[in-house]
Amino acid sequence: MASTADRRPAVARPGLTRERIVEAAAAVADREGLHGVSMRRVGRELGVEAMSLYHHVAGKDALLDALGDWLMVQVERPSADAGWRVGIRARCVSLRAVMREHPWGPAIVESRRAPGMALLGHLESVLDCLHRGGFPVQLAAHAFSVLDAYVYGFVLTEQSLPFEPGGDVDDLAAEMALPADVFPRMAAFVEQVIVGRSYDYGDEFAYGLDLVLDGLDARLAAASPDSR
Amino acid sequence: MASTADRRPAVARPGLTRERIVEAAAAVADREGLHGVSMRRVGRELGVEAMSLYHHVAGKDALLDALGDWLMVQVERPSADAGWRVGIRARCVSLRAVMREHPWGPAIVESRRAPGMALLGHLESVLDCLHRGGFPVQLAAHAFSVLDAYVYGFVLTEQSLPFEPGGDVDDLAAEMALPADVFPRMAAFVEQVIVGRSYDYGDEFAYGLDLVLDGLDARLAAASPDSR
DNA sequence: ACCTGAACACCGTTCAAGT
DNA sequence: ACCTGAACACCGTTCAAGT
Repeated sequence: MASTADRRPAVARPGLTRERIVEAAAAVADREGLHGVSMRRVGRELGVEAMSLYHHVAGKDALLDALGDWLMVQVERPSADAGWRVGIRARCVSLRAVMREHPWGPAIVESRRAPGMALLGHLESVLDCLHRGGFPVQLAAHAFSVLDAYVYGFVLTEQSLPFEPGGDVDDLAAEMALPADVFPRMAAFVEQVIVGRSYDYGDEFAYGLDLVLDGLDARLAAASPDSR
Repeated sequence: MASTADRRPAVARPGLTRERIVEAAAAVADREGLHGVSMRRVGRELGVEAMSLYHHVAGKDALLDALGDWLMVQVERPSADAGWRVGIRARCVSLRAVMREHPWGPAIVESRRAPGMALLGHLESVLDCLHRGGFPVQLAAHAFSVLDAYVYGFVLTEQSLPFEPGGDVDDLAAEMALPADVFPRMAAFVEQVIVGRSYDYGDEFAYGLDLVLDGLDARLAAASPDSR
């Protein structure tokens, strides 16, 4: 059918680049988990030997660093022309959305130590938004800490839930069959907020985020009593 | 010196048990990171071949599950005779302390899906504390979600910080040398809250925790307007 | 019952060799 | 300059064999 030497995909290989390698790694991670991202596996994804990757990427660690950056560029930055609360809220929602789409996100954030350029740029835009909103530097530091802890932590707990986002929660509740005499409060919880209520844990995200934003609002007002 | 066949540690090996295996795994994780926990490595830690472990533990996954449980039993449960806020605050502080002592904690929480008995028991005690404090079930669910997200997230971000808890932050600030024209807000941040101020990121934990607790307090008061 | 050695199919990385 | 094959020191896990 094709010419004789044509054992690779018909599309002419555009040549290996760092970018293509990172994208292939992300694809593998999406499909098989971070666990599945190996130099050999990523190489195979690109129709290339693992060793070829080393010409564009220093090693596996550098590849994972790049993967973290690849993730952060996708997070929406707070727009310059909205109030701090709207801007920050949108970026938190976006951060969570990106992490939800790529469940290996939190793990990679945790394992990386050196912040890449994408992450630094992102931090800058968040700090800038808070600054424009009237946050003194000290309070901005507090705000940044609580907000990021909350968002990352939510994604983390969300992922370690024993049920799938869209899955049938009732089944699980029956399956776990918590003995009501040993775990009375958990049994009550399952019965009253889960079974038959089409409980979506994802809804908790907005509740907690608004709670944190309310708290920051109050601290901001206390810090600058003159503003209206 | 010793008898001829004595090539193992002089202390009579107490025989392999599941408990000893888990403890050895924790020791390896503390010393070399979760990355270093391999069946072979844990076996060596115990002076035993890796394959022997399989007689007490189903496989590496089961070992990691057990490691997660081993962690959770160390977390202080809210005492029955204090107010919800005191009890919950203490358990959050304890949870963070445990995770700080074992930096592989969050990673293991994230990677495990099935909650072990220790985790279930812990959850029960937290829900019970909230219940005694007058939280309606729905609000308790919210509270649980925000609190755990915050604590885990804080530990996570704390660990991915580019500086060590006790390390000299000033050095890092100089080393990163953020160009003030590209990252003006971050430069201001470094200058005003870090350099020469012996900044300890760990202090942010209490600030955010109290902010969240304040928020829950307000929600609780709104939900039950009759109580004092 | 508990432990082991050899084996299998994987890893990341180096290095000399090809084009 | 870019890609490769063989090699090295590792993985988790199976299985037949030892005691």
